[in-house]
Amino acid sequence: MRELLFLGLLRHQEMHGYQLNEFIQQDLAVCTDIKKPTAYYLLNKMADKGWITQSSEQVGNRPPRNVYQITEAGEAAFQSLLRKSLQEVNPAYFEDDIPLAFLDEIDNAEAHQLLEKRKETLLTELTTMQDTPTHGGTIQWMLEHRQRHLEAELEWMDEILSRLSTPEEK
Amino acid sequence: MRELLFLGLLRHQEMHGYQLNEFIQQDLAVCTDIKKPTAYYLLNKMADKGWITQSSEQVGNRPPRNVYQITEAGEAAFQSLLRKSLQEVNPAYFEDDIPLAFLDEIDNAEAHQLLEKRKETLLTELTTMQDTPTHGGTIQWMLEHRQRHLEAELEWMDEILSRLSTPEEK
DNA sequence: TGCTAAATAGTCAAACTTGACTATTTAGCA
DNA sequence: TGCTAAATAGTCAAGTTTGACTATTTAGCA
Repeated sequence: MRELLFLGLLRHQEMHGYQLNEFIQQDLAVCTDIKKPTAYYLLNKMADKGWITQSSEQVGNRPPRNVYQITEAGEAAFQSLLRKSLQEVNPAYFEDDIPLAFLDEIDNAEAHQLLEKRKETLLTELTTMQDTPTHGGTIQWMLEHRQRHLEAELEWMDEILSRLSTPEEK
Repeated sequence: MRELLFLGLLRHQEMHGYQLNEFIQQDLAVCTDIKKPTAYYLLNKMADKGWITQSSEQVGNRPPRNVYQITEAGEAAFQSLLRKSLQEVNPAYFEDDIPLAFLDEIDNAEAHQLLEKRKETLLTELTTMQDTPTHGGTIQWMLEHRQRHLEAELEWMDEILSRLSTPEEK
């Protein structure tokens, strides 16, 4: 999936490593969280597979940097991966649910307090997102998706909190 | 977070490796996806930290197996991890959004077809979940959360599909 | 001009994860 | 009883990910 992302970006325009990393951290933070060394690792792997080529480029008297460019094989891989991934579902795992399973080990007041904190974080995130200017293009879809998800999470938090207040029948 | 899970389970009752793995794969598949070797790796790490103890147990003439038991240090870690994780938010990443960014590379009819397939998978999952008998206890909360999430995803798919049909204004 | 902070461009060792494999025991049934 | 399939209980090497580190260039300003 990350390979599809790289191919898609390089397809649009060739880039060097740092540039790719910037873009992923700044604009794609909502959908993935690829760290720098992982990105270089993946780029190397794709180069080995022949999907992209690396070439050294020198600008001014800056140290040379690697520029990555998609190949024909890479374009074919892109087309295939795109179709494959569009029809698939990768379930998202909600690790935040794990601690909920042990909620009965904590007294009600404290649990409330802790979860209120969690809720506040979610709320802040949502507000920040709503205040962020519209990003336009396809990235907008990702942001909108994330926003919907955050709204659903907040409702879920409220439901949990109210169940905590009103202990359910046994 | 996975360590919290293990501690919470072992706290309830000591278990051997296989048993833990069974439980995680069968009952906790909705919230995590720890593979067998990862589980053993984590158990070893926790033993090194002194959170749990390993002891060999023989039943009948089966080969001996490792039984894991939580220690006092483990109990302390559990209490601390539980509080920490209850108030935190770990954002879920929606990798499925990545291919959506390249939807304009595919013609509308094919895109529709591919995404319908994705939607169908989601729908099947939701139906299966609704047909599954109530699991009771705290695990029920995870299932309910996942169900809500799936419903939100289906709405999102419908939104995307309708936008594809009615290309937006530029 | 000299100095520091930030941006640029990566690398490396260590930690983590997993597919594939091993090996024994028990259950089912021909 | 003998044979096979499934359950039990892990291990290992190979692949993946990351925190921390290196090293140079440019920008800002005292």
